[in-house]
Amino acid sequence: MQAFCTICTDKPWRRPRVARSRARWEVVYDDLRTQIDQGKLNPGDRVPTEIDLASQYGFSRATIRSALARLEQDGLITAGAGSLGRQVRRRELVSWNLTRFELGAYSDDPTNRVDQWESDAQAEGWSTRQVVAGVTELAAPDEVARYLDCAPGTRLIRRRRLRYVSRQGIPEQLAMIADTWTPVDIARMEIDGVAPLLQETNVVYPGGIYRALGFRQVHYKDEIQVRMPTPDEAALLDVQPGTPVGQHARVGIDSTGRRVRVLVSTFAGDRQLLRYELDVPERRPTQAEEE
Amino acid sequence: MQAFCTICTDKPWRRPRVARSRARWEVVYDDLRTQIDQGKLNPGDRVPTEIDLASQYGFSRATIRSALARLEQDGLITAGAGSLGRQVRRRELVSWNLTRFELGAYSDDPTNRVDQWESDAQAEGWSTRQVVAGVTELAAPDEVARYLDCAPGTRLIRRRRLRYVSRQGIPEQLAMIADTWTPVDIARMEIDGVAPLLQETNVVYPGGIYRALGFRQVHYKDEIQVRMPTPDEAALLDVQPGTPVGQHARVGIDSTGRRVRVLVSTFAGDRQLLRYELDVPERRPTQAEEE
DNA sequence: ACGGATTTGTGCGTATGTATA
DNA sequence: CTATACATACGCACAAATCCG
Repeated sequence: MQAFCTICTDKPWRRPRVARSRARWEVVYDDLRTQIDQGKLNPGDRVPTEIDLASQYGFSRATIRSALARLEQDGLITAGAGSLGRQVRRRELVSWNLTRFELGAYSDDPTNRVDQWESDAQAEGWSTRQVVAGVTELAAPDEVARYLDCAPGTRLIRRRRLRYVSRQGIPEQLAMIADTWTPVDIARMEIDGVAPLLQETNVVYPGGIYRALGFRQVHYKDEIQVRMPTPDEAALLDVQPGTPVGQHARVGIDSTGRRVRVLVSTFAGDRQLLRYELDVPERRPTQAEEE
Repeated sequence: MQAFCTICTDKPWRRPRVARSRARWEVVYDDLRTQIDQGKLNPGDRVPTEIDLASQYGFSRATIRSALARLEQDGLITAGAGSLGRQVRRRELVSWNLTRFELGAYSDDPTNRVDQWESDAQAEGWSTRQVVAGVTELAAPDEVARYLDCAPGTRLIRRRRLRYVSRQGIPEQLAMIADTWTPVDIARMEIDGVAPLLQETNVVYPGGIYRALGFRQVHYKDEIQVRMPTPDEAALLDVQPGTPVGQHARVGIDSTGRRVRVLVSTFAGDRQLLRYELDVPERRPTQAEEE
């Protein structure tokens, strides 16, 4: 019943400031963490087994597990039963430049053969593939409603694409879930008798689908959040529990000010990184727009 | 000795595909997660105690703790000994617009009274405060060296600022760690006999410190990553274990192409969000720059 | 300022199931 | 199939943090 902080409700548990022997699990945690940070344990290396560590430190297996659980939560190691064991995690990031409009008009739908995300990933040596994983009419979740400035629950079309990367014989990995949300009336618009936004396959139009439908997106509002994945996302992205995800939302606004669509991209923090490149205006460009 | 995936070394543990009774902890986890998702448990609400849940489900306390640990890891609840107990977590995000250069030239150092971050936070009703928490000469970590395109280990000056937010009687929270890394020769440059970048206090120059030193940053390269905090960051930001952080790096490049500085901002995912607003060029603006 | 009540944190032991090589 | 190593689950005890009287 008392007033808690509205940013974070917690006062997290913290070790007392007075000098006190560290918790046992923390000794193990610190030791392993140091070995990883200092490169004595490298990505891909096996971490000693729980039993080894237990006998080595003289602690119980449960205590060792606490330390390992924390390392896993920190994204430093992975776990797998059997002979997989625990390993020091790799972190290889595919980057995505969100301000490179040069290569043909930017669009979320492939205009050339590849879109901007694929182009960036390929430039770093990744093979890419993307598939449309469903076009569905759904009630707008609160967040999407906020992006499109409509009432929560409004019917929208969600077009989900899954973006995979792979490299030299390495099994393909899902790098990103890309959901495009569009108002129903726009999604139903047709060109030559077909509604491209409702196609279950990867539709390609020169200049992008929205442009072909008559919308020129002149302004983008991007928003980036950091959070833990929902169970659905964790399953789709196939990430370990404890891997954070980034969420990038791009709202496209046309010349009349209408919010034409929002592209919500969710990606695992250990696989993807975002880039922006900005030219700084000389002075104050127009002094205009201040919301 | 076998080839593991180079993106993520793991094959995460997964429940067998065959229909099998869920793990006990998972039953509890799903129940509580559903209650939170459906709003039966709201942010700030107390979660039933471990003992209550144990007797309610007829499971051991350790099993209940596994479920609660997972919820905590997912960022959904917080924990604290004693009468704090566990609560459903709040998530209130301060937003930061990284493309609003209009209000006076953008700079990481306050040019007017407030910089862009403070201006954004204040527009949302937060009170802000920032302090310089140290100016130190350090060897460039690998990542910073990459940003500044110098050799790892190069001596650099790190100027650390801590950015706090608070609201109506709510205790102040650290929202962001903002580290500006500058080559030593630039950091030592003086104006009227003093080197502003070495000042331990919040120095204010109209147009920004770098501009006053003669550098006009004409181009920014931004990079955004998502990861788990280091123990240091977790302690500084005072976040629960399991809270992800975002890392925003902005490299400032002057008209000669020199990388003048990099501002590395680390923030807790449950407190901060990033925004960009972009105008889409009509065609292909110059066709130039392609790295 | 102190002490008690509550609730989570740490730690031990043991046992069995299950995925992987 | 077997060995390995992690996952799940139980029980118990005590320490530590917070709040309130």
